[in-house]
Amino acid sequence: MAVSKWNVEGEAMCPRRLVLEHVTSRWGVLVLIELNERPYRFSELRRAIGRVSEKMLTQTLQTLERDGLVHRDAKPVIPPRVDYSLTELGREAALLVSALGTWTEERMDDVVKARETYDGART
Amino acid sequence: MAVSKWNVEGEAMCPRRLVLEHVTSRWGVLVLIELNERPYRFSELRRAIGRVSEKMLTQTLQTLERDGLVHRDAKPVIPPRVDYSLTELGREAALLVSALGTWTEERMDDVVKARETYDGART
DNA sequence: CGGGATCCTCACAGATACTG
DNA sequence: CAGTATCTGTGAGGATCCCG
Repeated sequence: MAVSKWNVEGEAMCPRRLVLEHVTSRWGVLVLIELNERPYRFSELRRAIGRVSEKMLTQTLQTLERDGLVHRDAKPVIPPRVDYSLTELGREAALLVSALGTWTEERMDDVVKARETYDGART
Repeated sequence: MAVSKWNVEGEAMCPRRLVLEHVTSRWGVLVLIELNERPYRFSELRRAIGRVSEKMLTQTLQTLERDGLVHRDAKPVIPPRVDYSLTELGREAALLVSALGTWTEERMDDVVKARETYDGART
């Protein structure tokens, strides 16, 4: 289980940090941002994010489902069809995470400039 | 370089994702939250966060400094004294990240409940 | 005290193959 | 199509030593 990048089944970790880490995990962030737009099917989501292995996407979705942020709707048809969407809790988190994503886009050039200054200052 | 949990010097990565990943990186999140309260000295910050190795804290701070989010003020005294604070850019990011932290605290019990339901549902 | 340089290790994450 | 299972490397991250 656990998609978390660290200390997955961390014992001596306050659970608060754990949730925060699931939400801010590499793929967790991107999944929340995408699902904030609209529901997605598995492969569709995979393509939308890009460069995610099936395994990691599955793990991420399971972790977020377990935390009650993502709703999984598996239809018993052939071929299988599974839709993922956000729960109310997930929408709240997604809003905050998306805000971060937006901020990043807006401030990218400032960051790039800062980097050039920083790198330049050390010959 | 790079504190990021993933793909650190990612080549084929859009820089937008890179910044997002620095900000949402394991220790990056916690550093921003702490520095959002007030400036800290290195060891002080280390204690405030808890369970961070010196190495990781150093790396994280360097990455954030390079991105122009953190200001480093090294006083040339003995023993050395280095103060860290947020830049304007950093404050903006910290606000968003802190919001996530606050949300996590507030919604923790819902998450915990969701987990119990999820785990219970699979015997 | 702040942090650079090394070494080591484990678990994250990818690739592949198989199933319903 | 949507997963699960297994196998493996690679690098994040911790520990330790050292130096200004």
